[in-house]
Amino acid sequence: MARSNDEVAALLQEYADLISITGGDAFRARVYEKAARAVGGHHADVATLGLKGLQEIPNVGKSIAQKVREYVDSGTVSAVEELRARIPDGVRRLTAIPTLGPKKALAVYEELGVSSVEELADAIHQERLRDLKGFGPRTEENILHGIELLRASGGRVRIDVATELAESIVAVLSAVDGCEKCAYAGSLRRCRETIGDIDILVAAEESAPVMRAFTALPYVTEIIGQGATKTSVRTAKGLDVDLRVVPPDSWGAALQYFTGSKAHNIRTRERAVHQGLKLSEYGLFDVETGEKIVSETEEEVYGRLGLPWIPPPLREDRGEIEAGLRGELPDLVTEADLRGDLHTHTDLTDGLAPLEEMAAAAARCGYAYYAITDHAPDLTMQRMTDERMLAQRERVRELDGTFPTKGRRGGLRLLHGTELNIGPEGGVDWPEDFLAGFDLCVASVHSHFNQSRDALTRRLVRACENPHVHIIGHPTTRLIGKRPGIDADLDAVFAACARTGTALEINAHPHRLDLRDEDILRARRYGVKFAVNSDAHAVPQLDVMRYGIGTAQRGWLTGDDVINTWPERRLRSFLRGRG
DNA sequence: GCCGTTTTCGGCCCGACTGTTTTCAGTCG
Repeated sequence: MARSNDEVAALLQEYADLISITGGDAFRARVYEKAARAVGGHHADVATLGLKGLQEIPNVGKSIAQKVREYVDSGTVSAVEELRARIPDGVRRLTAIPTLGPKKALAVYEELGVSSVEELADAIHQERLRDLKGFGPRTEENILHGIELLRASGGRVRIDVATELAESIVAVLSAVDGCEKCAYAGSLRRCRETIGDIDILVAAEESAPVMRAFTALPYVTEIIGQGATKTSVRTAKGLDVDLRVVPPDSWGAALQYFTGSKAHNIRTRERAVHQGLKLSEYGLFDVETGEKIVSETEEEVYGRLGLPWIPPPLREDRGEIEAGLRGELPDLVTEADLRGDLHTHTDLTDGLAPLEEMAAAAARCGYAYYAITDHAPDLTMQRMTDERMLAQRERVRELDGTFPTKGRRGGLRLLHGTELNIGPEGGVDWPEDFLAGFDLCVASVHSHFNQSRDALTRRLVRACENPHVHIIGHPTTRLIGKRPGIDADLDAVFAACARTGTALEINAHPHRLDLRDEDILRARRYGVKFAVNSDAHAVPQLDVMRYGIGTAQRGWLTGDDVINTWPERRLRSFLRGRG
């Protein structure tokens, strides 16, 4: 079962879609969209809130609060049911097809009775769309193409795939004559866990040379659209890339605009309007005189709106505007703050590299300390034994302090740890006396994902209560795009972590990014500490930390919240406090 | 339907591009 907030958010979003499709008031639809987002991101469970509490959620007024109560009490909302009766769900799903929005979806349904993606493809092949007003041959082509894309990809790719592509494009375009600045913006700059398309921004007096270099990139398979300031292409990686070229003196406003999010931009533009200003990608203008006020840097744009510069990972309209106005934006944790990695493997279990190579690579990262946490015996395929673990410990002690590192004068400090397996009942691999010998224990769920919500919750809470467990590894065990997170009551787990002083991992591997940003935001309210870890099984995987840090930033975390930014003395004291 | 430094009504972000259109609606971000 999902959180009630997620269910209600989905319902409100569906209602907004249905309003749009039925030609209802667009502003009304927008309010439901905004309310859906606000409910989804709200820290308290809406099922426990009364009308008054619900109305404290932004963009939730009396009417929406009543609908939420109606849903919580009865499981349905009559207003939503009425629209559902008029518009089959398949029609709503048509709007997931790129280039096909609510208006066209309604047209094909009303005129042709089309109510699914399959029927729409058939109708096009039977040339039944030809007679519809506003539908021409190009429209048919675009819809068919959109259906293919929808079927092929589901839309989004992992952040590491997008980052690699974006960085290579930025490198090429930066070298073009006349390109003064080039950067990626969009959800990638905001460090979202998956990326729908890449936005590249260039500052140049003349756009043509940059556009030519862009469309000539070897992995461009198709040009979707091309204009003077904007070109969109499809790439061999299944990812669309938009390039926007703006005059150099518009750089700041353009970067702000193309970084988004859409919700954040709406808020900043509203602020501009209230001050008699107009904000667009070309700058911040005085409405009366049309005079441009600022646009060269993001700092100027935010500053003129009465705001401090807001770090991109915060730009989701999750309270960053209000916090900025109060001067209370968090001093976000950065990759440079990291002093160590607390969850890594070697070839003693399922890693690829020996201890010596992993530690040497960690020293090159400039870390002050580094924990080796190979799997424990309950993951039987890893063939761990007490003897092998103790032999590894001996070697770790020998190597301790022998790798020179920027992060510490005396050389890299090695911690000997393990990644325990949290069993179906919440127990772990070894008894207390053996666990006491480790410097650090991460405990993670690796199996029995489909237990009941109660059982999964008890299991994680019991792991937190084990005095030798310091960190819960990849707490939901989700794999992005492959496996949903386990259905535990995370709020109960967060409370247990706060109570027992157990840290939650932010697993930085781009397949996992677990905890995810929204869970971090909730956990943070309980006063929980976090560890951003690579879970590296090979040397190159030590570099995934950037994605974990991006996720931590999206969760508004500071260095103080993240135990592996702490000096070694403070970290060891935290670890001992548990033992 | 929500909201308020324009405060209980009248607004609600802004612009680019496409395709089907002879001046604009739809979609997207």
